[in-house]
Amino acid sequence: MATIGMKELARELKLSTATVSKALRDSYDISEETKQRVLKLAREWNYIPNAHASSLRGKKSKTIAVVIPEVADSYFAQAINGVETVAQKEGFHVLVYLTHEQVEKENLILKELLNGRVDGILISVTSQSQDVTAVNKLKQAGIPVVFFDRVLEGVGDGQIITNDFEASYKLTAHLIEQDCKNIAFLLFSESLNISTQRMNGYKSALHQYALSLQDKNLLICTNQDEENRKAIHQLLQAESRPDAIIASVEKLILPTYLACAERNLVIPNDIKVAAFSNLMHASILNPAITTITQPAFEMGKVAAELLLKALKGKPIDQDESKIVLPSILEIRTSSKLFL
Amino acid sequence: MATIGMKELARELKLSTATVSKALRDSYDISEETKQRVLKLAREWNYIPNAHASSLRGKKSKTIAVVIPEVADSYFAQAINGVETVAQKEGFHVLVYLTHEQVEKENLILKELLNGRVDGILISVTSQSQDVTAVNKLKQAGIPVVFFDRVLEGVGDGQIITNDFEASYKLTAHLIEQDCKNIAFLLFSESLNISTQRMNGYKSALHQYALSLQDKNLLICTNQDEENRKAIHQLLQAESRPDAIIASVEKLILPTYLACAERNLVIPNDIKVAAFSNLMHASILNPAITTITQPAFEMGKVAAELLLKALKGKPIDQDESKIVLPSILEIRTSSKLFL
DNA sequence: TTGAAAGCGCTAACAT
DNA sequence: ATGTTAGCGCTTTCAA
Repeated sequence: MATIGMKELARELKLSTATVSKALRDSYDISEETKQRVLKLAREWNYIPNAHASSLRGKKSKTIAVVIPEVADSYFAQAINGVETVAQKEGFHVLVYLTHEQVEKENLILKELLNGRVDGILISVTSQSQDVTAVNKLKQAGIPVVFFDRVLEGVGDGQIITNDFEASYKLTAHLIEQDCKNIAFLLFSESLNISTQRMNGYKSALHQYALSLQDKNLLICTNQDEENRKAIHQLLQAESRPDAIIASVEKLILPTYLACAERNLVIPNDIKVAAFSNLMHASILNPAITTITQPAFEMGKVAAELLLKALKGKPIDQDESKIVLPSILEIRTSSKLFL
Repeated sequence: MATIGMKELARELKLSTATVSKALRDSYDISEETKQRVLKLAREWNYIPNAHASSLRGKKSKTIAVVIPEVADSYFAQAINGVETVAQKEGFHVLVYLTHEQVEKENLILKELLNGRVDGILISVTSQSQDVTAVNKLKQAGIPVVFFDRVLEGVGDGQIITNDFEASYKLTAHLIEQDCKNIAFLLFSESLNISTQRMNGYKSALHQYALSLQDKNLLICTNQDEENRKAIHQLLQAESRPDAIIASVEKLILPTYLACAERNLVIPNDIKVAAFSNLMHASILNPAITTITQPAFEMGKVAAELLLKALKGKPIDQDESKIVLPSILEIRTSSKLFL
């Protein structure tokens, strides 16, 4: 089954492939009549240009990569949706790479992407990423990189983030106003930008309300749900157990709720809980959980738009290269004064 | 900034590009010494082969496409994870395309994929898909297609599904045994394979237990959450309102819970609820929801493995081309006799 | 307005 | 064991 190529079209129409090529790309110096003839046959024969040939020739692949830790998280699922929506509209293809939260994998992936497979990259780094050289090499190779949510500072062509510090401050303040005096903060990694921003917002609120920061209330979690549950369980047994928990990542909601249940602590009566999360089912959890919700879809969309703008060679202004979208504090039962 | 290509390596080593190419692919007829020299320099210079050139030349892109309705659903998020894991291990790249539940988009995407951009395709069709011609064209073009979860019958090179009929039967029987006599069934589309399978399991159980099937208890939902909530609300007002609801898709859990709350119906006392869902947070919903859980990650993994096998030219046996993985019925509070 | 020819970077058949 | 050459399918000068 012979695939239809320009050669076949050209032969049938008694034209050269050059003319066919130009006609298809609507070049100025082809007669209207010829254009029509070419277009007609191409449609009839269902001609589809070979992607690799054009990419090789034109040094453009019409493809972008999205590099993320996982998809099994509402945030990234929604963000991909945003990215894909924009990409599809603009005729771009989307390659998805998962780092599974491992820096080494991330580096391998970024290295391979130097080969021209993609025109640009959207990335949300692993919780361990700090090394900036891979991104710089991409820049040198002329491949723009836009960060979203989990960013690396000082590199790349742009970053789309949320007001993590502020949101975290607001959330912490809210809990304090519900009479919490001993708030625990669960985080993923100390090196991750969003983690520290969120932690700083928390610390800042404590300080503002003249509450002391206790080291034991900062719990650094891992990628293992089971371990986390145990660690939280542990945290809840301490003499002066916390009267509130902030989970700075969606992943930590489940172990938190489970640990509370194990300890027979009723949320929010015995302990209040809140989380950074895009969980669609936040309102029907037991109890409905107070969240900081990020505009995930929008972030994906904006990130893709910025990247595509860069790919079109348009200059990225200073004030465009760092876009901060607001998260929303949604207060629900889990942080209410009483059930 | 000149990219390093084989030409550069060859020049430096005073070899031909052919030799370099062979050395890099570890060909038999290159001396060990030369191989080492080439590999060494390639590493030093960070040589990365141009993906499009090899693809064009070799008619192989080392890329597969995953075509799905959405990612914002636990099932697909987990399935992608499975696919990506296998692909990464085998050095394949993964293009993700979202159909947004629109057949036209699906067809456009499949049509474009005829152009050699990918070697093979994994797909879960939209709720409206029935036309089989696009898939057949791909087959003609030598591009294998493997379906997962939402399949089209009679085409493609394989399908990975779950025992939907059986699972649904079991779930319905379970509800009947909890004394439910008036069970509503919410579905997405009547044409979708999984929908009908699940509906048939439900019908079959009713029949088995000598319960009559009532038309008003079959509610066909749309893609609009708001509309669905209203429709369910409506359903719950009927004279003889159902004493149980089966949501045959995860998406319908939220509107169901919300509608019950609006009607002041306590689950499971006033009405029982169960759903097909991979929700990680099923156990902490209010109340914890009884689910049929599909092995989503595994399905993605197996689907990718089957596709890659086909890509390696290995024959797909008859009994391999249709793989049925078992779903799990997880009984939780939402379907308990009493709270 | 159209066509001839070169070449994107790599690979494989066929010399040498 | 290494090199020469042709060509994957398309685009783009440049010439006709």
